[in-house]
Amino acid sequence: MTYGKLFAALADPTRRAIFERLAAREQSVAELARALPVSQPAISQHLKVLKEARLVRDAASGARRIYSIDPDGLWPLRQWLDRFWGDQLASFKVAAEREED
Amino acid sequence: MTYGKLFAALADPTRRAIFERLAAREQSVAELARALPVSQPAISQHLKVLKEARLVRDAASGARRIYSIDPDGLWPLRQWLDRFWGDQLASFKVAAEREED
DNA sequence: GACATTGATAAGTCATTGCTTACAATAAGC
DNA sequence: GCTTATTGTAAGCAATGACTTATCAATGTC
Repeated sequence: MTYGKLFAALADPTRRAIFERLAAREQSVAELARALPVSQPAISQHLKVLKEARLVRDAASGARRIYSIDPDGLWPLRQWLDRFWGDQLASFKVAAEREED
Repeated sequence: MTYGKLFAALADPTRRAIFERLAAREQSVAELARALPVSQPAISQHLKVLKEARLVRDAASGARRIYSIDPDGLWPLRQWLDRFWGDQLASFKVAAEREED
């Protein structure tokens, strides 16, 4: 479920572009909208998805809203990845975490 | 593009379940279909997506088709992840390396 | 050869998604 | 105060996605 939102958030190319821009430096919605070939509402909707996946954060700054990447956002992804990184060693890890879906 | 297929493949919970089962041990389509609460065609369709994302492989074995994890399948995911691991997340890496001493 | 098992594909359905334009609310600058 | 800039949300739409049942080709078994 959490993994689902995480992977789904990163599946969209526009959303990955947003994330990568924010990784370079934090910026406002309008700034992202100017840089990417979609409308401002599309950016807001993408940011909402990224925020629900805990990949980005936002902070008010006057009329603007500054978005930045959540430092801990990629940690679950790395955890998931590490479960399969040890080849055959991953077998028991998989069995151990089969509870959650 | 490639990343899109990769993330999209892992976004679906049924597909992750298939991948995790194959990580534990290779098995046939029918075996997956018996274990998971979806029909056999659904399994085949999911396997097609996973295969196009280079996450699984298949080999003929008589009338059956044995699917297994592609050993290199998760490498692009790790590459993508590592692009953002050195920035704001450097503290984790430092902590992990210090722990290995 | 007859029959069952396996697995891919076709066709259809229903929900979700990514986008648009339109609009409302808030803050800034004159 | 009035206008301009910024942002979120609503509504609508075309495309995609995840499933189903039906079907067919290929293999295994008696």
